[in-house]
Amino acid sequence: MARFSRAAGERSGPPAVVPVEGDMRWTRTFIHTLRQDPADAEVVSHRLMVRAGLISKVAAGIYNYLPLGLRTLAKLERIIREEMEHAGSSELLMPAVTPAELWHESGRWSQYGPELLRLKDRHQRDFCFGPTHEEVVTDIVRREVRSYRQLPVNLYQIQTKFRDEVRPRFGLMRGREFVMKDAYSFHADPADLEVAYRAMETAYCRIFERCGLSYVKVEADTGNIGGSESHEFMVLADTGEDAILSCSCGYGANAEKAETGALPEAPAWPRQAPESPEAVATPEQTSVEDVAAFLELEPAHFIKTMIFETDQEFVAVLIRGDREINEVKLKNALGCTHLQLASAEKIETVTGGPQGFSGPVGLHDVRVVADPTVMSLAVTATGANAADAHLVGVRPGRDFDPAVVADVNLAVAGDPCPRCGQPMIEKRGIEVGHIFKLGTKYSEPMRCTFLDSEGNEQPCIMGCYGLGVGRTAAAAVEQNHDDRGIIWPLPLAPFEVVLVLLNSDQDDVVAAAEQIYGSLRAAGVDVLFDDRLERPGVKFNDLDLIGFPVRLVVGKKGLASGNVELSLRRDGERQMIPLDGVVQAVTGLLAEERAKLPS
RNA sequence: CGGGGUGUAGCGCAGCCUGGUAGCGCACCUGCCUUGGGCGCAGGGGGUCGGAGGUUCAAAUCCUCUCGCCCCGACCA
Repeated sequence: MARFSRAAGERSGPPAVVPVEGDMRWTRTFIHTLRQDPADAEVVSHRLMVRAGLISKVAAGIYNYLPLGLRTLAKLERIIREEMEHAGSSELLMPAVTPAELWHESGRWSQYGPELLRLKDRHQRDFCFGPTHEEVVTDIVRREVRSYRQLPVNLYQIQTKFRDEVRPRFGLMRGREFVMKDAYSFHADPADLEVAYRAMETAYCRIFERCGLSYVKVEADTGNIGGSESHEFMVLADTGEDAILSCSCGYGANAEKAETGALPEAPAWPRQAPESPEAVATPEQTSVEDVAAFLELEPAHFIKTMIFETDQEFVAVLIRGDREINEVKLKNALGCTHLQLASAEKIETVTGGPQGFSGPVGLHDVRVVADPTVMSLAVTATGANAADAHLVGVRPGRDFDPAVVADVNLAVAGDPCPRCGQPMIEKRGIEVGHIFKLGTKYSEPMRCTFLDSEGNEQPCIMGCYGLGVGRTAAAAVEQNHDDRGIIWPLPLAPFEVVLVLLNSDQDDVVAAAEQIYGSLRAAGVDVLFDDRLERPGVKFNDLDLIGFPVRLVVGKKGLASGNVELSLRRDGERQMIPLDGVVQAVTGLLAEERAKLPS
């Protein structure tokens, strides 16, 4: 059965080439496992995917998808395509190499840093290898759409992207070249975008559920776009690069974005605080903890003052002494694209005092940003902008007046949930999907407009929806493995069933295995026939490493009593099946396993 | 971008400090043997030691440059 062959008319481009069912025996395909761990693999998924012969490295962050690995990708892509089509998106394929002009139009040619791989053609014209395709898709739509009657438009592609990451690592989890599903929608009004956004949200949930992955959907940072809504889909794994804060009430957010409920107030001052700011000597006490201990106060009594440098200015950022600053929130509050801590020299220039003794009182020529936790302090202590001195008795609002009051507080595990106030917990996750309400960020500068029912020209309101294909496969491994190897969830396994021939020198055993292989294929079972002339130990170890969900062993011992052995990779429990019941047992087991997941 | 490390057979590594004709394990080839968890024995093939330059009678080894790869840091006043 042509489970993987493409339906007539179904379009797709590389790397979506779907393997066509041929003779699926090990010796006729290309499967090569490694006995030893690759030297450069740090994380489980990278190590196992290389060892199992799913991928191999070509250059830093650039991989071959070998036949087994490609089968997994193809299965995942098939699920993605089904759900995207179901959600009303149409597949197309845009070029990987795109002209600089489009990127100039959106302004991203200059905004994007070295992550954008730039190329020149023989005429010295600028191009780049697309890291994402907002510009290109907006160009497509603006050429055709004139009227609100032509909206909405919803397009997706599955394509190879390139981002020249500073530090590619973790195999497919953070490669430079990677396969991604990206979708874009265009709408006449926000309500219509909302409909598409929710449809995508549902589609993503279904995709990860159908893959058998344990994931969470969390609120995410919207970056410099502002105001819009954004959600990330995280596959839960201890090795995940992102921290997620979540609450039993259902609230969940990327730590970059997470808010908190009301934080516990700072303890009362242990003694009478001075009426007006009073300088006290704090020789060589630079950290809040040290100064607090030195002055016999709590860190929460302090204002921590950090000097940042943005692409346009210096800012002094105030946070309560027991808290940390969330730089992503700060970036959003400032509306800047670059942000970094100022150097010690620059701090001196800006505040007049050395690093470690900064405070908001008497600062001029810099904007002061204060977190609400600072403004709610009645009386505080902070740096005096002079060496070895702090001020006590500082009253926010009286002794200094911040230009901006904004939430720049970094939420941590144990903080109260913004919705219900219960303490939040922290988990780690791998970001596998990210959906966005873009608004008019691209449609406006690129003049992707339509005429509304009153004849007014308006920019399209856009959404974009990304899903890392390779990363999802890696996340599946990260989440499903043991010390022997991968334990593929059934929907993503390169083959659902592996049929193992032992004693390949004995004609009757070979004949029995061949006969079973034939009837399994006739029954449409997704089976690989391990017909190698290897010792059993070698075979079993390879199969455990690759992680085929269902294993069927044909050997002379079982055959002597007319049986073959059936087991699941997950638990390894073996059951003997009479020869004439093999197909039924396998198809029954597969049906049982499939029933556990949505389809 | 900074700091560190590394590059020797397909893979994993030793040799380098103290220059003197390149080694181990796995894999591979041949034969015998063996076949339900990475067998055994015997024989064999395979490397311009990342590249360029230099020092030297002699360089994998010392020096300089270069390229690739890996790790750490992007750290809180």
